[in-house]
Amino acid sequence: MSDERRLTEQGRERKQQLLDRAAELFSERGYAATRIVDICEAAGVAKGLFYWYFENKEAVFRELVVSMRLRLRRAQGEAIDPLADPVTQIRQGTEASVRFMAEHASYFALLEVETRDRELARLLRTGSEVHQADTARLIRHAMAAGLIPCDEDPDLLALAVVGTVAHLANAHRHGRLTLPIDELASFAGRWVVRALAGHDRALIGR
Amino acid sequence: MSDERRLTEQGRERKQQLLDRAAELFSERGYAATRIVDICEAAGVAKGLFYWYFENKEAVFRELVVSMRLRLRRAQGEAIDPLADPVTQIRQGTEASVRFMAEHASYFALLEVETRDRELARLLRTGSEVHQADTARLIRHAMAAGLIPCDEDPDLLALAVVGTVAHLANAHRHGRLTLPIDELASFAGRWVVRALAGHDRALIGR
Amino acid sequence: MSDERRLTEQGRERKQQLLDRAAELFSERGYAATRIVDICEAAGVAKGLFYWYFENKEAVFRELVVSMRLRLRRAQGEAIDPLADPVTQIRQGTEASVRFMAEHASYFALLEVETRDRELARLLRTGSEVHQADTARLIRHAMAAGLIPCDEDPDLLALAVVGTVAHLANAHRHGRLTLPIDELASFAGRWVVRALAGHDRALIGR
Amino acid sequence: MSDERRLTEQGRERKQQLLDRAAELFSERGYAATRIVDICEAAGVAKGLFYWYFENKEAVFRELVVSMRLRLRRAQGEAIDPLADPVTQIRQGTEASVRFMAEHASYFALLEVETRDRELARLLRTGSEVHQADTARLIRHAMAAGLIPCDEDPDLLALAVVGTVAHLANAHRHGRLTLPIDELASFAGRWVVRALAGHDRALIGR
DNA sequence: AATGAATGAGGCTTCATTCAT
DNA sequence: AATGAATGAAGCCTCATTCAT
Repeated sequence: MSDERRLTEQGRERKQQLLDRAAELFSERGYAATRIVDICEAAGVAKGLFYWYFENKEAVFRELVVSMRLRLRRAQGEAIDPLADPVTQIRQGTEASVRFMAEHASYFALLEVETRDRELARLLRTGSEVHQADTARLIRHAMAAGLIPCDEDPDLLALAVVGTVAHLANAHRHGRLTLPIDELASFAGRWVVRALAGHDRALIGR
Repeated sequence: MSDERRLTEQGRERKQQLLDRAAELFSERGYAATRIVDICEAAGVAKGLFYWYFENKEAVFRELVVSMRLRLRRAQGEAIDPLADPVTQIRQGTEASVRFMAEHASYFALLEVETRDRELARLLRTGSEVHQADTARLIRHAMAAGLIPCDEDPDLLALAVVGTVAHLANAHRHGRLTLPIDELASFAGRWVVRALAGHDRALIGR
Repeated sequence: MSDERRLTEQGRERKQQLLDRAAELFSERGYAATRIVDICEAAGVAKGLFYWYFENKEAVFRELVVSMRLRLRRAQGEAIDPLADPVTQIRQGTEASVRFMAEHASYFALLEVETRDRELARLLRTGSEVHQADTARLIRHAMAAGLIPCDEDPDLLALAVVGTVAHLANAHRHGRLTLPIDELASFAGRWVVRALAGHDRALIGR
Repeated sequence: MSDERRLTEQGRERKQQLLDRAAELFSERGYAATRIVDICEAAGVAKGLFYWYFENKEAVFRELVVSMRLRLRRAQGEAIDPLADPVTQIRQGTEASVRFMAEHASYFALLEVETRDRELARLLRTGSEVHQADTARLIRHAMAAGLIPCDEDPDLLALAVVGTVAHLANAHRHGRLTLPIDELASFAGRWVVRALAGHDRALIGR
């Protein structure tokens, strides 16, 4: 299909259906093990229709990755209180990330997908890089404000933060954790802040 | 091929070549996107030979997973000083893990690979569960010894530890990090201990 | 669509647009390699509209072949002076054919198109057979009038005439020739007349 | 398949079988209407084997075109007496071409095949250009030797020669001609020589 | 008349696996 | 041990055609 295909209201809905089903199936079975027919059957349409909305299998994937990236960032932005101190903001961002990623597990599972395609790989990486850069910025603020020690590299710290978040959400998705999502999010926040600040009780909140 | 196949010296070498190439390719492209031909071409042998050494595609994968698991555990064991306190042991185990995983990156990437096969998935999960259980045990010792606060769930803490390790090693593998491996390992140790103990400087001496 | 469809003025124009685009595309890429969408896109209409004007893909093709045949014959008829001698008439017909075929190149390329359909193949053949029969008749007249030697089969001669014409026009269409069309037509006339009228034995050595 | 696949004796035979069947089917039904399965079934092998020997459908076609071009040129070369005068050589070349093209009709039908691919189109054109250039050279010799008049463009004459040959062979292939092949070839020789050597003005009408 | 949506048969191609030598 | 050849199931994608609006 051409990029500029004009879609009617119905068309947009149908496309979204396909995207949703694809996200689910990709995350359940993996990219390679999900067939176009599976997606179409799940959406209740004929095989050929897929190609009315997407150029090919990889294109759906690409579209999912992009939209997911945007939504995560928005969720983080909404969770962060602009008036709070940077450490609190990090905690809020961390909690929001864990919550969002666990809730939209089917989307985020896609990130782990394998790919031979360089372009796609780049796209995937970009996502976490943005996340990491956002975090690094907050960490620098916190250092400048004297809230956390300055003896570690902010980028390295940010990498560890992002890593923890991703891993916890992932474990939750795979059912390795029975914990309610809110408790997991709050645990992640505490963990990250402790690791950043050196000692939570003394420095942060009560 | 039968499991009992007695291999000559040359045979064992050839098999190892195939295993090594398979590990590289699987981790670069993923399981599904790696073809038997790719592995054989990389090893410089004809496609038919693959089945002289392995029963099928999945068998190589299984063999890789198992051997990798063993080696990681051995590396951790060797790094841990049996006479040290539990927190120090966690730090040592963490450092060893990061170092080992980064060094054998192509092997460990396999853990992230998707699979539809339940049996295979179980195998993969078992690996990190063992790692996590080892860590949780140490954490419980540390709590019992009063070295770290008892107000978090040891299993949850262990999960976070494992997650950080995996993510950092992974980032190193993808070249997102220019840090020397030793510094990365040592950073991981500090991060984990701070997060566990609340404040590294105060509690855990040097 | 029904054959009886009464078209408005605009309707006839739209249909002609589709026919023209189809002719161009068929001749450029061949029948099989031309998709309905291509034709519609070239005409700037939606795919569905095609079937308002034509029963199916083959129907356009048929319509093109038939109309082209008629027009060629008319062009030849108009170019031939009914009072001239047969050889001159052949020359005139040849010139007119080359000119017409080169000018309507996109139509005539269709004749070379492959097809599996027997009915369609028959239609295509009929066209050149009529052309050939017309020529053969003139050749017989010329023989009867003693203008050209009688030692060759008139049908075979006609076949060669038609072949030359088609090939030259074709070469012109493919841009293999920079010659102005009028010069090409006149060359074709001379060539054909020489070949028909010449005495090979007399002229060329042994 | 890679270009450098090393084939055993058996392999080369099998490949030739596939090429032969492909040539037959392409010429009978056209390129587009011939399926890979058809070729394989005709050769009595499984569908997948096709791709052991050829990269894809178009690759067979390409290989056929190239081999056919070589063989035609060789046939012409063998038919031409190097000691004869140029006009006789042209006649010999013409006869050989008609005979060869009619005999290997299934190969030459491929030349008329449609294609969307520019590279392929170029390949096809090159074939007739070589043929035409060979002929043009002989014509120039004949002019230099005073055997044929110099008042026409040698390239244009060569084009007409090639066109006649192709058209006659083609008509024979399509069964529009019942003439024995030898008579057809000899007719083509006479026709061409007459057209080249004749003086139209002198012989016909005004 | 015109459009965008939908269908589904069918072709091309891939690739794990097996076979013969 | 090792190779090239062979198989066939299965997936991706195309496209003529039809439908609903």
